[in-house]
Amino acid sequence: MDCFLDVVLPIPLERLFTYSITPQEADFLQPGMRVAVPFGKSKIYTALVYQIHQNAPTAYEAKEIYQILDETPLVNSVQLKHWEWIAHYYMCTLGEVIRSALPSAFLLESETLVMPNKEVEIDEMELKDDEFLVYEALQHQTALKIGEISDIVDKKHVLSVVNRLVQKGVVNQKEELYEQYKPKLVRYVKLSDVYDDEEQLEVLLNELSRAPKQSQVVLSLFQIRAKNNKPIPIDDLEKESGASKAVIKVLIDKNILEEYHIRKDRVDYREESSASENIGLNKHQTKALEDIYAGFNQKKPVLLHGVTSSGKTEVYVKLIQQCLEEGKQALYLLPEIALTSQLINRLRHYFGHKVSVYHSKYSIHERVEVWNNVLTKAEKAQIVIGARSSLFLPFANLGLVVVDEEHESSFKQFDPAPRYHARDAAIVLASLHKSDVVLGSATPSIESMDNAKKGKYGYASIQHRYGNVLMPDINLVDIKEATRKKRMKGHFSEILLKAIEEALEEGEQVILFQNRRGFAPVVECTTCGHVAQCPNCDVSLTFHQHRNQLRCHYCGYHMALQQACLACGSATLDNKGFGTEQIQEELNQLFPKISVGRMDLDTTRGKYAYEKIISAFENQEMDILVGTQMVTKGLDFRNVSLVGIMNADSMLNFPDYRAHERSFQMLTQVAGRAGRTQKRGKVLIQTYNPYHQILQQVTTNNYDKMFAEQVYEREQFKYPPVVRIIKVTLKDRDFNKLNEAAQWMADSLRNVLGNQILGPEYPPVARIRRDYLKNILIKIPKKQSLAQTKNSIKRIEKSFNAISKYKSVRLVYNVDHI
DNA sequence: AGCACGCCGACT
DNA sequence: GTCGGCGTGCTC
Repeated sequence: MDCFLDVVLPIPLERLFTYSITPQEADFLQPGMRVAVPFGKSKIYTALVYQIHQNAPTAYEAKEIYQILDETPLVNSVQLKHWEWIAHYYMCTLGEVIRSALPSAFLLESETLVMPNKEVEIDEMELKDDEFLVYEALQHQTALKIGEISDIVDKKHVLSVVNRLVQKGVVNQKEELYEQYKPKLVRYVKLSDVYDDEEQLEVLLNELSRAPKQSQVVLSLFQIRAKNNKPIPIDDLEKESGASKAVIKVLIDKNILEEYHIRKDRVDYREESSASENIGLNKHQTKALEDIYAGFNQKKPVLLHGVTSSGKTEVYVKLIQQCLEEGKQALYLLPEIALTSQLINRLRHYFGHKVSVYHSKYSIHERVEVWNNVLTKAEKAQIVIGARSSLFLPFANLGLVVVDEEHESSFKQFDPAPRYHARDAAIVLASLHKSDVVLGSATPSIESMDNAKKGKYGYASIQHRYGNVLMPDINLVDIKEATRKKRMKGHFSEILLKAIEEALEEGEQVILFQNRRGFAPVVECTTCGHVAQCPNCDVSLTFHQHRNQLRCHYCGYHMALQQACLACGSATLDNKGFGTEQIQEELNQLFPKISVGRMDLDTTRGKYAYEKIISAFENQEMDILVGTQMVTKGLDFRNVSLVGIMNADSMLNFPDYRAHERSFQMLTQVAGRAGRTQKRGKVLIQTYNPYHQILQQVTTNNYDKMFAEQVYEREQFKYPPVVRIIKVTLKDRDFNKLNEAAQWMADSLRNVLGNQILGPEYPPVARIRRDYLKNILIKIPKKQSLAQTKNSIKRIEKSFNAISKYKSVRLVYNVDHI
């Protein structure tokens, strides 16, 4: 009987692809396994098995698969269901979901190798320059990758050269599939079995008596072995004996020592947990816990609204303990920036090695290991703490999902597809697993609070800080007045400077918050006003001091800082705007003796850069920390008594319906960093507009008022949570074509959906990577069927694609756009 | 998405 | 005259 296999490829194509397989393969294969399949002219891709059947395709001849890559499924059926929901809800393909769900190490792609053809006599005179370069390189190497050839001939497109070489019979081509994941091996040593025999051992020791260093190594080995009879890593032996690597190598070469390898987990943590320890909750926390369970009993997600440092983490720990006791897995989701070692260590304190961490700063190898541990339900993956992508792990029996800092907009993936919201996708995942969900925040999103108020979510709150620490004392500083009276020192008001001085005198630390958005430092010519622009995008280049470069935040284009203006040649360039770098600089001048640290995207690039800054600040190696958003998240510094916000207005004036909600959240969160011990913390917010209602609500810590006002505004202007929003972005290299296409699209949408369509309009940055952009906003009332609306949109897309002149225009959907 | 095929400008 | 630019269509 003929058997066939439908697979999903990790590419943005809606369809499944059908391959032919043998009955034996059909018997072996299961949905969720990976297969390598030929696709297109030459490539081999990794695909995911979707279903096995006997219906031969009629329109084409199915190809055979190339290889089966798994012995057991890598992806379970709940995951597949969840991923299909994501693809459907967020209007992308299942392939795109798979691409971002699976660690890239699982998605092998073939690479073309070019090898010399030894059997043919080559007349070197027949070859052109670039052909000769490749030919020559191949005399010394067995094979070259396409990328390497590209380097050799210094060209991007290398195909024609390779094709000519193939034609002349100089080279052959081959497709090679690479396994990217290699287990990490640790080198161990033991004494050769020969010396189990006492006599032989004595002979050996005698022999070695003339080689004191070698003899010392052997003795050290005995010492270590006597202490505990475990395998001995070479590194340990080296340290213990004080001998060099060379000495040990000699012993191995002489077969006295034997080297062997053990596979080691990269993600490893050994320390006894204190999970049995009964953590005490105060009465507020206990009440919250009861309310959470009440919500769980009604099968609802529960919103936990607890002010900053109210001890939400302990409540989560209680919930996780309960979940583990039922033998289920727990997932703790955090926004990327809040995933600090501070929090991880706290969880490990309670749960020890049962905690795994999963996020993008981890290497592909580490991700594979966490994936496999979750898949095999290993003990060390009982609890996963991670960023949004940990939703995709192969949980088999998930009992609890915690979404901490629920309000964070970075839970929504922006680019590439799938543009999913991790909080919402987590709720769906939990319902598939019939598990509990708790959403936690000190400043819940308007959406979640709205759901709680409407009874869709359960609700629990903690309005007191842990240990009866007082809420910080928040004051506004009017810098409009100060600027007018010329009483500002750079970006600092006298009040803020005085407060900094006082804090430093007391030996306390200070955090200064500078929102980067809208305040990128640009270099302007003071003679002609020219500002360097990105050649690919519609933005000014921003100045980066540490590399002395001008950079584009959108496409990464960069150039060295020019000495003279590119437009008029004048050498009077001035650094405008103010970012964290400039604040740091000013502080260095105002307080020469004080150590000032900086935390922003630039200073936290490396894997541990973030941790380094945090621990340096924790250990009080720095007195002042200047930072962006990052300083607001999940950090707990005991010695910080003052938090300064350099300028609150850039946030408030951001042209977006969420600007006010965001400002409230951000300011409340930063303020929460102040005074986490008995002394009451102080917060100073510099602003040009101290009477702004949001600032008033921040200073009085009045979330309810903020919520009520925002809901009212959104009802007036029809924004979420009153409606759902789908943003359609059109992109094209051709400005006129884009405008025409966008207008066509908007008109068609209006025809079907009436006046819920806004636009087309240019986004704030109207050109990115040489593409012009235009947005159309679709507002869908809550009572209207989302699925039907999406169908209408899809139908319009079909007609759109049928218009040949719009072929090159790309469409991007962003459902629940934030 | 990649990639091949096919048609027009600027240069070895 | 070729090289290589990117518009168009296809992938089981």
